[in-house]
Amino acid sequence: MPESSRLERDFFDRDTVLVARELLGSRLVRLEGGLRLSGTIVEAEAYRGQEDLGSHARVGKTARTQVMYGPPGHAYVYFTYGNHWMLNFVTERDGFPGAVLVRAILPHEGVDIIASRRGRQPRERWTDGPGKLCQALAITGALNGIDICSPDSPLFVEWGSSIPETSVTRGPRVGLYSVPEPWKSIPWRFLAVDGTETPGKRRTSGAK
DNA sequence: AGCACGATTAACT
DNA sequence: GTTAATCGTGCTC
Repeated sequence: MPESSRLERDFFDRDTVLVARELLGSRLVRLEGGLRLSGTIVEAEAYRGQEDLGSHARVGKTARTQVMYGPPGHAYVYFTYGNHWMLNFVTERDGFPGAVLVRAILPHEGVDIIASRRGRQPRERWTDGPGKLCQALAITGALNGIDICSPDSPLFVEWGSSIPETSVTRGPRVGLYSVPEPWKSIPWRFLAVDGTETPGKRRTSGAK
């Protein structure tokens, strides 16, 4: 067994919704200039199959979506709204388009560097959104398609504490305004609620 | 070539 | 709660 408990390809080579749920509590690690930046994943969403009209894969295999169709355990990083990078992990067998969007982490290692990039905001808002965490960890399109199960990957996931069902909230995915049902409301968003916080934090469209 | 829109964020009323 | 910013992608002409 390796010293660190990195998630292997088998972890990602499963049903996308299950992977999204089980990623909660694991640790996202970004190696940057020999430094470790990391945080615990506390929010994730599943995008599964071409029939999922909320997924980029609804348009089929294109230059943009081809990574989703590739083998599991790779990073799918895309640019949106003219400003923001989004980090996903590719899931399921080669040829089937699946990915989990990492929506929020709790900062753990490299807090000073994260602060230098996000410090204009209060700490609790450093990495509580998919674009924010990419800015904090310097995740850009340069990492699109990389194999996060490769030993020399600058981005990977380590196993963390498992989150009990009683601490997990499920709900509709965020930001799918003009997506038809049932995809708009299907509960493929998973959120780990911190027991020290009051459950029920809200966002525009979700059950946060 | 042009258009509408987006798996968002930060700032503002 | 509302809205501007900002540009890649996919689609239509």
